[in-house]
Amino acid sequence: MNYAKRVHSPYGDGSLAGDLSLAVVRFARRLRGRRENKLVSLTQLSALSTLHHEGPMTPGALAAAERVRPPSMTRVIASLSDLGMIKREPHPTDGRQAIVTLAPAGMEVVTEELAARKAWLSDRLRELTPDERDTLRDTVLILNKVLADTED
Amino acid sequence: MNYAKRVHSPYGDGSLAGDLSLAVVRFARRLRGRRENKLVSLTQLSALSTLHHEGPMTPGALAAAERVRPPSMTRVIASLSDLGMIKREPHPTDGRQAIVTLAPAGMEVVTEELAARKAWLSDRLRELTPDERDTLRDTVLILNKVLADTED
DNA sequence: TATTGTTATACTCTATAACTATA
DNA sequence: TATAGTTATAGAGTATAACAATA
Repeated sequence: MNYAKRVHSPYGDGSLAGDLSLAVVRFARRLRGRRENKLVSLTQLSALSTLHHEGPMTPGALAAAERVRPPSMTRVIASLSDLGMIKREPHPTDGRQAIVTLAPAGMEVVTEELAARKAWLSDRLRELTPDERDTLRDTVLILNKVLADTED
Repeated sequence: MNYAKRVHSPYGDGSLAGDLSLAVVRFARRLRGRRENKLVSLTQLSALSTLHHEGPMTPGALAAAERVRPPSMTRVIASLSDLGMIKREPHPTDGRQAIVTLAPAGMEVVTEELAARKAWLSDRLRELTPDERDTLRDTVLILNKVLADTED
Protein backbone atom coordinates (compact mmCIF):
# COMPACT_ATOMS: atom_id res chain seq x y z
CA MET A 1 0.00 0.00 0.00
CA ASN A 2 1.42 3.33 -0.94
CA TYR A 3 -0.67 5.94 0.76
CA ALA A 4 1.27 9.03 -0.23
CA LYS A 5 0.94 8.57 -3.95
CA ARG A 6 -2.65 7.47 -4.22
CA VAL A 7 -4.95 9.83 -6.04
CA HIS A 8 -7.84 11.18 -4.02
CA SER A 9 -11.05 9.25 -4.50
CA PRO A 10 -13.90 11.29 -5.91
CA TYR A 11 -15.82 13.42 -3.46
CA GLY A 12 -18.97 11.34 -3.20
CA ASP A 13 -17.88 7.79 -3.92
CA GLY A 14 -20.00 6.74 -0.98
CA SER A 15 -18.43 3.44 -0.07
CA LEU A 16 -16.24 5.03 2.60
CA ALA A 17 -19.13 5.61 4.99
CA GLY A 18 -20.27 2.00 4.73
CA ASP A 19 -16.84 0.44 4.86
CA LEU A 20 -15.73 2.64 7.72
CA SER A 21 -18.75 1.95 9.90
CA LEU A 22 -18.51 -1.81 9.44
CA ALA A 23 -14.78 -1.84 10.15
CA VAL A 24 -15.17 0.35 13.23
CA VAL A 25 -17.99 -1.73 14.66
CA ARG A 26 -16.15 -5.01 14.15
CA PHE A 27 -12.99 -3.58 15.62
CA ALA A 28 -14.86 -2.23 18.64
CA ARG A 29 -16.48 -5.64 19.13
CA ARG A 30 -13.04 -7.13 19.15
CA LEU A 31 -11.67 -4.63 21.62
CA ARG A 32 -14.52 -5.27 24.05
CA GLY A 33 -14.11 -9.02 23.71
CA ARG A 34 -10.48 -8.72 24.70
CA ARG A 35 -11.33 -7.60 28.19
CA GLU A 36 -12.18 -10.78 30.07
CA ASN A 37 -10.63 -11.02 33.52
CA LYS A 38 -10.03 -7.31 33.62
CA LEU A 39 -10.89 -5.14 36.58
CA VAL A 40 -13.07 -2.76 34.60
CA SER A 41 -14.95 -2.87 31.33
CA LEU A 42 -14.07 -0.74 28.35
CA THR A 43 -17.01 1.54 29.09
CA GLN A 44 -15.82 2.00 32.65
CA LEU A 45 -12.25 2.51 31.53
CA SER A 46 -13.35 5.11 29.03
CA ALA A 47 -15.07 7.09 31.76
CA LEU A 48 -12.09 6.79 34.09
CA SER A 49 -9.84 7.88 31.28
CA THR A 50 -11.92 10.98 30.65
CA LEU A 51 -11.77 11.89 34.33
CA HIS A 52 -8.05 11.33 34.24
CA HIS A 53 -7.52 13.55 31.24
CA GLU A 54 -10.03 16.27 31.99
CA GLY A 55 -10.30 16.27 35.75
CA PRO A 56 -13.33 16.21 38.06
CA MET A 57 -16.68 17.00 36.49
CA THR A 58 -20.42 16.55 36.97
CA PRO A 59 -22.25 13.40 35.87
CA GLY A 60 -23.92 15.37 33.11
CA ALA A 61 -20.62 16.62 31.77
CA LEU A 62 -19.19 13.13 31.89
CA ALA A 63 -22.20 11.78 30.00
CA ALA A 64 -21.72 14.46 27.36
CA ALA A 65 -17.99 13.76 27.10
CA GLU A 66 -18.65 10.05 26.68
CA ARG A 67 -21.58 10.73 24.36
CA VAL A 68 -24.05 8.64 26.30
CA ARG A 69 -27.35 9.62 27.91
CA PRO A 70 -27.40 10.67 31.56
CA PRO A 71 -29.10 7.48 32.83
CA SER A 72 -26.42 5.39 31.18
CA MET A 73 -23.73 7.42 32.88
CA THR A 74 -25.54 7.13 36.19
CA ARG A 75 -25.04 3.38 35.99
CA VAL A 76 -21.41 3.63 35.00
CA ILE A 77 -20.76 6.03 37.86
CA ALA A 78 -22.57 3.78 40.33
CA SER A 79 -20.54 0.75 39.28
CA LEU A 80 -17.26 2.65 39.49
CA SER A 81 -18.23 4.07 42.85
CA ASP A 82 -18.98 0.56 44.13
CA LEU A 83 -15.50 -0.43 43.02
CA GLY A 84 -14.01 2.51 44.91
CA MET A 85 -12.51 3.98 41.79
CA ILE A 86 -14.30 7.30 41.86
CA LYS A 87 -15.76 9.56 44.54
CA ARG A 88 -18.86 11.71 44.47
CA GLU A 89 -18.61 15.11 46.13
CA PRO A 90 -21.26 17.79 46.53
CA HIS A 91 -21.27 20.66 44.09
CA PRO A 92 -20.14 23.85 45.85
CA THR A 93 -22.98 26.05 44.62
CA ASP A 94 -25.66 23.87 43.00
CA GLY A 95 -27.35 21.28 45.17
CA ARG A 96 -28.68 19.38 42.18
CA GLN A 97 -25.28 18.57 40.80
CA ALA A 98 -22.37 16.52 42.02
CA ILE A 99 -18.68 16.41 41.26
CA VAL A 100 -17.19 13.10 40.26
CA THR A 101 -13.50 12.69 40.97
CA LEU A 102 -11.00 9.94 40.31
CA ALA A 103 -10.09 8.07 43.50
CA PRO A 104 -6.54 6.74 44.00
CA ALA A 105 -7.71 3.23 43.09
CA GLY A 106 -9.19 4.59 39.90
CA MET A 107 -6.02 6.41 39.02
CA GLU A 108 -4.07 3.21 39.52
CA VAL A 109 -6.46 1.24 37.36
CA VAL A 110 -6.33 3.75 34.55
CA THR A 111 -2.58 3.46 34.45
CA GLU A 112 -2.50 -0.32 34.71
CA GLU A 113 -5.35 -0.99 32.32
CA LEU A 114 -4.01 1.32 29.70
CA ALA A 115 -0.76 -0.62 29.87
CA ALA A 116 -2.52 -3.99 29.81
CA ARG A 117 -4.75 -3.06 26.91
CA LYS A 118 -1.76 -1.98 24.93
CA ALA A 119 -0.29 -5.44 25.37
CA TRP A 120 -2.33 -7.06 22.65
CA LEU A 121 -3.17 -4.07 20.50
CA SER A 122 0.43 -2.90 20.51
CA ASP A 123 1.47 -6.35 19.37
CA ARG A 124 -0.82 -5.90 16.38
CA LEU A 125 0.30 -2.34 15.74
CA ARG A 126 3.92 -3.34 15.92
CA GLU A 127 3.41 -5.52 12.88
CA LEU A 128 2.29 -2.54 10.84
CA THR A 129 4.53 -0.20 8.90
CA PRO A 130 5.37 3.26 10.26
CA ASP A 131 3.14 4.73 7.56
CA GLU A 132 0.24 2.58 8.67
CA ARG A 133 0.70 3.63 12.26
CA ASP A 134 0.77 7.26 11.22
CA THR A 135 -2.47 6.68 9.36
CA LEU A 136 -4.07 5.35 12.52
CA ARG A 137 -2.77 8.30 14.54
CA ASP A 138 -4.35 10.66 12.04
CA THR A 139 -7.54 8.64 12.25
CA VAL A 140 -7.76 9.18 15.98
CA LEU A 141 -7.68 12.91 15.36
CA ILE A 142 -10.24 12.70 12.57
CA LEU A 143 -12.68 10.51 14.49
CA ASN A 144 -12.49 12.79 17.50
CA LYS A 145 -13.07 15.77 15.25
CA VAL A 146 -16.11 14.12 13.69
CA LEU A 147 -17.46 13.26 17.15
CA ALA A 148 -16.86 16.79 18.36
CA ASP A 149 -18.70 18.23 15.38
CA THR A 150 -21.74 16.07 16.02
CA GLU A 151 -23.29 17.95 18.88
CA ASP A 152 -26.90 16.81 18.76
CA MET B 1 -3.10 19.12 9.97
CA ASN B 2 -0.51 18.18 7.42
CA TYR B 3 -0.29 14.43 7.37
CA ALA B 4 2.17 13.99 4.55
CA LYS B 5 5.00 15.91 6.11
CA ARG B 6 4.77 14.67 9.64
CA VAL B 7 7.74 12.74 10.92
CA HIS B 8 7.00 9.21 12.06
CA SER B 9 6.43 8.88 15.75
CA PRO B 10 8.87 6.64 17.54
CA TYR B 11 8.22 2.92 17.32
CA GLY B 12 6.96 2.32 20.83
CA ASP B 13 5.41 5.60 21.91
CA GLY B 14 2.54 3.54 23.25
CA SER B 15 -0.21 6.12 23.30
CA LEU B 16 -1.53 5.04 19.91
CA ALA B 17 -3.04 1.82 21.24
CA GLY B 18 -4.86 3.63 24.01
CA ASP B 19 -6.01 6.55 21.93
CA LEU B 20 -7.11 4.34 19.07
CA SER B 21 -9.16 1.99 21.19
CA LEU B 22 -10.97 4.81 22.99
CA ALA B 23 -11.71 6.62 19.73
CA VAL B 24 -12.93 3.47 18.04
CA VAL B 25 -15.20 2.49 20.91
CA ARG B 26 -16.74 5.95 21.15
CA PHE B 27 -17.23 6.12 17.43
CA ALA B 28 -18.85 2.68 17.37
CA ARG B 29 -21.16 3.74 20.19
CA ARG B 30 -22.17 6.69 18.12
CA LEU B 31 -22.78 4.62 15.02
CA ARG B 32 -25.03 2.21 16.91
CA GLY B 33 -26.96 5.02 18.54
CA ARG B 34 -27.71 6.47 15.12
CA ARG B 35 -29.87 3.53 14.17
CA GLU B 36 -33.21 4.23 15.85
CA ASN B 37 -36.22 3.59 13.64
CA LYS B 38 -34.18 1.50 11.30
CA LEU B 39 -35.33 -1.88 10.00
CA VAL B 40 -32.28 -3.73 11.23
CA SER B 41 -29.59 -3.17 13.83
CA LEU B 42 -25.96 -2.61 13.00
CA THR B 43 -25.15 -6.16 14.04
CA GLN B 44 -27.84 -7.52 11.74
CA LEU B 45 -26.75 -5.24 8.93
CA SER B 46 -23.18 -6.36 9.33
CA ALA B 47 -24.21 -10.00 8.92
CA LEU B 48 -26.39 -9.20 5.90
CA SER B 49 -23.53 -7.25 4.42
CA THR B 50 -21.16 -10.18 4.79
CA LEU B 51 -23.65 -12.49 3.09
CA HIS B 52 -24.03 -9.92 0.35
CA HIS B 53 -20.30 -9.62 -0.23
CA GLU B 54 -19.26 -13.22 0.26
CA GLY B 55 -22.34 -15.20 -0.70
CA PRO B 56 -24.17 -18.03 1.09
CA MET B 57 -22.34 -19.72 3.94
CA THR B 58 -22.88 -21.82 7.04
CA PRO B 59 -23.75 -20.27 10.42
CA GLY B 60 -20.31 -21.21 11.67
CA ALA B 61 -18.59 -19.49 8.80
CA LEU B 62 -20.73 -16.42 9.29
CA ALA B 63 -19.87 -16.35 13.00
CA ALA B 64 -16.19 -16.57 12.13
CA ALA B 65 -16.48 -13.83 9.52
CA GLU B 66 -18.24 -11.56 11.99
CA ARG B 67 -15.88 -12.57 14.77
CA VAL B 68 -18.59 -13.55 17.21
CA ARG B 69 -19.25 -16.88 18.92
CA PRO B 70 -21.65 -19.37 17.31
CA PRO B 71 -24.46 -18.85 19.85
CA SER B 72 -24.38 -15.13 19.17
CA MET B 73 -24.69 -15.75 15.46
CA THR B 74 -27.53 -18.20 16.06
CA ARG B 75 -29.54 -15.35 17.51
CA VAL B 76 -28.68 -12.93 14.74
CA ILE B 77 -29.65 -15.52 12.15
CA ALA B 78 -32.92 -16.29 13.95
CA SER B 79 -33.88 -12.63 14.09
CA LEU B 80 -33.04 -12.06 10.43
CA SER B 81 -34.95 -15.20 9.48
CA ASP B 82 -37.99 -13.94 11.41
CA LEU B 83 -37.75 -10.74 9.39
CA GLY B 84 -37.66 -12.74 6.16
CA MET B 85 -34.28 -11.32 5.21
CA ILE B 86 -32.38 -14.59 5.02
CA LYS B 87 -33.24 -18.19 4.29
CA ARG B 88 -31.84 -21.37 5.79
CA GLU B 89 -31.26 -24.27 3.43
CA PRO B 90 -29.99 -27.77 4.18
CA HIS B 91 -26.35 -28.48 3.55
CA PRO B 92 -25.99 -30.80 0.54
CA THR B 93 -23.67 -33.29 2.17
CA ASP B 94 -23.52 -32.62 5.92
CA GLY B 95 -26.75 -32.92 7.87
CA ARG B 96 -25.36 -30.96 10.82
CA GLN B 97 -24.73 -27.84 8.85
CA ALA B 98 -26.99 -25.39 7.09
CA ILE B 99 -26.53 -22.82 4.36
CA VAL B 100 -27.65 -19.29 5.06
CA THR B 101 -28.59 -17.22 2.03
CA LEU B 102 -29.69 -13.66 1.53
CA ALA B 103 -33.40 -13.46 0.68
CA PRO B 104 -34.69 -10.77 -1.72
CA ALA B 105 -35.94 -8.70 1.23
CA GLY B 106 -32.50 -8.90 2.78
CA MET B 107 -30.82 -7.83 -0.39
CA GLU B 108 -33.13 -4.85 -0.60
CA VAL B 109 -32.45 -3.90 3.00
CA VAL B 110 -28.69 -4.09 2.56
CA THR B 111 -28.91 -1.67 -0.30
CA GLU B 112 -31.32 0.70 1.40
CA GLU B 113 -29.67 0.64 4.80
CA LEU B 114 -26.24 1.21 3.42
CA ALA B 115 -27.62 4.28 1.71
CA ALA B 116 -29.50 5.46 4.79
CA ARG B 117 -26.53 4.99 7.05
CA LYS B 118 -24.40 7.02 4.75
CA ALA B 119 -26.80 9.90 5.14
CA TRP B 120 -25.40 11.12 8.39
CA LEU B 121 -21.88 9.74 8.25
CA SER B 122 -21.39 11.04 4.73
CA ASP B 123 -22.49 14.46 5.92
CA ARG B 124 -19.70 14.34 8.46
CA LEU B 125 -17.17 12.96 6.00
CA ARG B 126 -18.06 15.59 3.47
CA GLU B 127 -16.81 18.23 5.88
CA LEU B 128 -13.37 16.62 5.97
CA THR B 129 -10.54 17.35 3.59
CA PRO B 130 -9.70 14.90 0.79
CA ASP B 131 -6.55 13.98 2.70
CA GLU B 132 -8.57 13.18 5.78
CA ARG B 133 -10.93 10.98 3.82
CA ASP B 134 -7.99 9.16 2.28
CA THR B 135 -6.65 8.57 5.76
CA LEU B 136 -9.94 6.96 6.76
CA ARG B 137 -9.95 4.79 3.63
CA ASP B 138 -6.49 3.56 4.53
CA THR B 139 -7.67 2.95 8.06
CA VAL B 140 -10.41 0.62 6.85
CA LEU B 141 -7.75 -1.47 5.14
CA ILE B 142 -5.50 -1.42 8.19
CA LEU B 143 -8.23 -2.35 10.67
CA ASN B 144 -9.38 -5.21 8.48
CA LYS B 145 -5.80 -6.38 8.17
CA VAL B 146 -5.36 -6.29 11.94
CA LEU B 147 -8.61 -8.21 12.41
CA ALA B 148 -7.60 -10.78 9.81
CA ASP B 149 -4.25 -11.31 11.50
CA THR B 150 -5.88 -11.96 14.86
CA GLU B 151 -7.07 -15.50 14.34
CA ASP B 152 -7.50 -16.74 17.88
C1' DT C 1 -40.84 26.38 35.08
C1' DA C 2 -36.39 24.61 33.78
C1' DT C 3 -32.48 21.84 34.88
C1' DT C 4 -29.87 17.95 36.96
C1' DG C 5 -29.77 13.62 38.13
C1' DT C 6 -31.84 9.05 39.46
C1' DT C 7 -35.06 5.14 39.22
C1' DA C 8 -37.77 1.88 36.68
C1' DT C 9 -37.92 -0.73 32.81
C1' DA C 10 -36.76 -2.89 28.51
C1' DC C 11 -34.08 -4.10 24.55
C1' DT C 12 -29.73 -5.38 22.01
C1' DC C 13 -25.48 -7.70 21.92
C1' DT C 14 -22.46 -10.97 23.44
C1' DA C 15 -20.68 -14.73 26.13
C1' DT C 16 -20.16 -19.54 28.54
C1' DA C 17 -22.10 -24.01 29.58
C1' DA C 18 -24.84 -27.72 28.46
C1' DC C 19 -27.35 -30.20 25.10
C1' DT C 20 -28.78 -32.45 20.41
C1' DA C 21 -27.85 -34.28 16.11
C1' DT C 22 -24.79 -35.81 12.76
C1' DA C 23 -20.19 -37.37 11.10
C1' DT D 1 -15.25 -39.22 19.78
C1' DA D 2 -15.42 -34.91 17.32
C1' DT D 3 -17.93 -31.27 15.07
C1' DA D 4 -21.93 -27.97 13.97
C1' DG D 5 -25.38 -25.79 15.78
C1' DT D 6 -29.00 -24.60 19.28
C1' DT D 7 -30.93 -23.70 23.85
C1' DA D 8 -30.59 -21.86 28.41
C1' DT D 9 -28.91 -18.41 31.03
C1' DA D 10 -26.41 -14.34 32.44
C1' DG D 11 -24.26 -9.91 32.23
C1' DA D 12 -22.88 -5.48 30.04
C1' DG D 13 -24.36 -1.48 27.74
C1' DT D 14 -27.60 1.62 26.30
C1' DA D 15 -32.04 3.91 25.81
C1' DT D 16 -36.74 6.23 26.94
C1' DA D 17 -40.12 7.59 30.33
C1' DA D 18 -41.28 9.02 34.73
C1' DC D 19 -39.85 10.96 39.00
C1' DA D 20 -37.42 13.89 42.73
C1' DA D 21 -34.80 17.66 44.10
C1' DT D 22 -33.03 22.07 43.35
C1' DA D 23 -32.54 26.49 40.78
